[in-house]
Amino acid sequence: MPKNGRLKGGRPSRNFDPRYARKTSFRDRHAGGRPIRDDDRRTDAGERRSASSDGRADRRPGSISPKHRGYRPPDAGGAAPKRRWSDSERAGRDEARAIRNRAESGRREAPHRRGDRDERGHGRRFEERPERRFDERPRRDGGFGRDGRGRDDRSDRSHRSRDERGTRGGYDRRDERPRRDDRPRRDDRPGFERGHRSARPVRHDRFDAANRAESVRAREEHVDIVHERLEAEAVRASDVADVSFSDLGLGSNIVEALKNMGAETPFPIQAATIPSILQGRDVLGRGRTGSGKTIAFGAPLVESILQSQRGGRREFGRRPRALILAPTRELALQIDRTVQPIARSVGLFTTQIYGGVPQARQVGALKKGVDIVIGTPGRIEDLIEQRKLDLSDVRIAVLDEADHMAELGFAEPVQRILRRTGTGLSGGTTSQKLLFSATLDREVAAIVDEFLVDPAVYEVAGEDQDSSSIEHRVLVIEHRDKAEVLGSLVDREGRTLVFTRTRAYAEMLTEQFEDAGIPAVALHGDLNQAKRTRNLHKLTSGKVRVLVATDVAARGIHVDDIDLVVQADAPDEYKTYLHRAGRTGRAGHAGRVVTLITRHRRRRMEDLLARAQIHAPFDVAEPGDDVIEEIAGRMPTDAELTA
DNA sequence: AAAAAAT
Repeated sequence: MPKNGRLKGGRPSRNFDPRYARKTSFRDRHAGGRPIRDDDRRTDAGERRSASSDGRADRRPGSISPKHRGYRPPDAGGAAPKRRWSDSERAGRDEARAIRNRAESGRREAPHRRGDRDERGHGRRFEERPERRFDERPRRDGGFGRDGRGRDDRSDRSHRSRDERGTRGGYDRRDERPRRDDRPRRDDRPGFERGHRSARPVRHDRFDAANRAESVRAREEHVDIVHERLEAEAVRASDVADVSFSDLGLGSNIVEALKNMGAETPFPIQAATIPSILQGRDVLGRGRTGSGKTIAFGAPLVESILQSQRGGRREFGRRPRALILAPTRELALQIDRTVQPIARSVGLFTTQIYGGVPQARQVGALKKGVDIVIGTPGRIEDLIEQRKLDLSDVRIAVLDEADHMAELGFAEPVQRILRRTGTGLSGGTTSQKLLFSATLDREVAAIVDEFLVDPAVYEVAGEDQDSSSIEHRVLVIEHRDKAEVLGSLVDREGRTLVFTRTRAYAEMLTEQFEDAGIPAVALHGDLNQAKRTRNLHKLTSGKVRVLVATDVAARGIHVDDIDLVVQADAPDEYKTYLHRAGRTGRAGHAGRVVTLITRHRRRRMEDLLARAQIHAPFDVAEPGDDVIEEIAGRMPTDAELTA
């Protein structure tokens, strides 16, 4: 049954393939797979329980859905439904918080009760993840690598389970690995692996087939993969030292607009991509975080759209001719802030199309006619479906953070959207595609193979991590010290961005900091869009100096002068590390990244850093240690003293 | 686990 009545009764929808209905259902996305319950609605609607507590953190494991063991109906025990907190409850809350914080962070890391596992004697640790099976992966030979290497690219140095690493000593090159097919399959392997699996939440037997397949894939998403590198033409900064934006082919209005934005001369990635984009080529661009990628595609996109309409009039209700897709609403907004002034300088209009806000304004803008649409996939598909957005005239489509947009869950909507672009262009041509990311690699292969024609691939020479202005540190702490260490890390003058793995923990840490007298705000997908915007603005405007965010803020978001990034939870993927770290050290400023881990995660962290090609000292620390003072900037580091 | 559309 379609989740959306509109689909059932309404117009035909090629856009919504029923096979994906489950994955894209409202329920799955907004209630973690559970049916909506009364208390969900309350927290969604209200946010009334104080700014810092909007209730999501109170969910307990076990109350997943009626199908699951341990499910507690909302009115279990005849208790009255949740209501507003009384004063006495609120008073008790503060006291309870400290305790709960600690307990909760303990639960988080071992949500399935480590004791269970130990009793079974499997000795498997929760840090180990099942690995991808070869035969489950799409095989993609050939592709677009210039050297024509057609090997299976997706497993290069993938994170492997401990038993294998133990025997081989660290990850190694793909070439040294035995063929996967020669080894026993996961299900046939002895107890180790199976023990691990059975120690996972007990629900397997109750899942229907679709759910099970999805959970397998979801776990595989946790595997950190180094994809094969894209062969790219490297541009040297020295090669483009005295090239100007007009030399690259941009018109004077646009050059002027760029100048007003502070972009006097092109950065290397811009010098590389702009001419090719103006030539109409498909382009892949890789440039370090903060290296000016938005202008690298935004400026030539505007120029190109302008040229394509030369002589023509801008009619009312014209269809958009360019589309820029981003993975988060904040990023879409930010791209618009860069592209809009460029577009306006030549009389073109942009509009943002993203979810979480009323459609009316967006639809109104589309009706009047816009030239460039900037947005996120969900709402764009929604409006296409409603016939309020027509992409058939789009002649340039951009994927920002393209590797992320090519990940599971994003790729399908993105592909459906791209298929809608440029279908109305004359001469049988299709839309030009531009893919950009700081970590662009062959993860985008599926998109490239379907949509790009002989793409030009660019990167900037010498952009390794050693040349970066970011200092990386790892603190090895005891789990019980985590809250305290975090508290003292963020109690500082500069702007600090704290990353957590989950929304609930982001919310909890925000509360913890607030309770400790450190003004802090949260940014994550459980907040409504107004609040997300407001909280981010509180950081950019300087109202607060601490932002606690999930990976919604990991990519693309630019905030000036974040000088410390704290990873309260270590990332699972090296790319995530790079993007999170890239929120600091922007435009050559100094920045510092500190990652908190516990002892047993040390090895895994070393592996991840190696994949990211980052060197970082590990320090064992406990509350009060000088190293924490140094990282927070309250005390000079050795390096700073000798400098 | 997070993100991305609203019923």
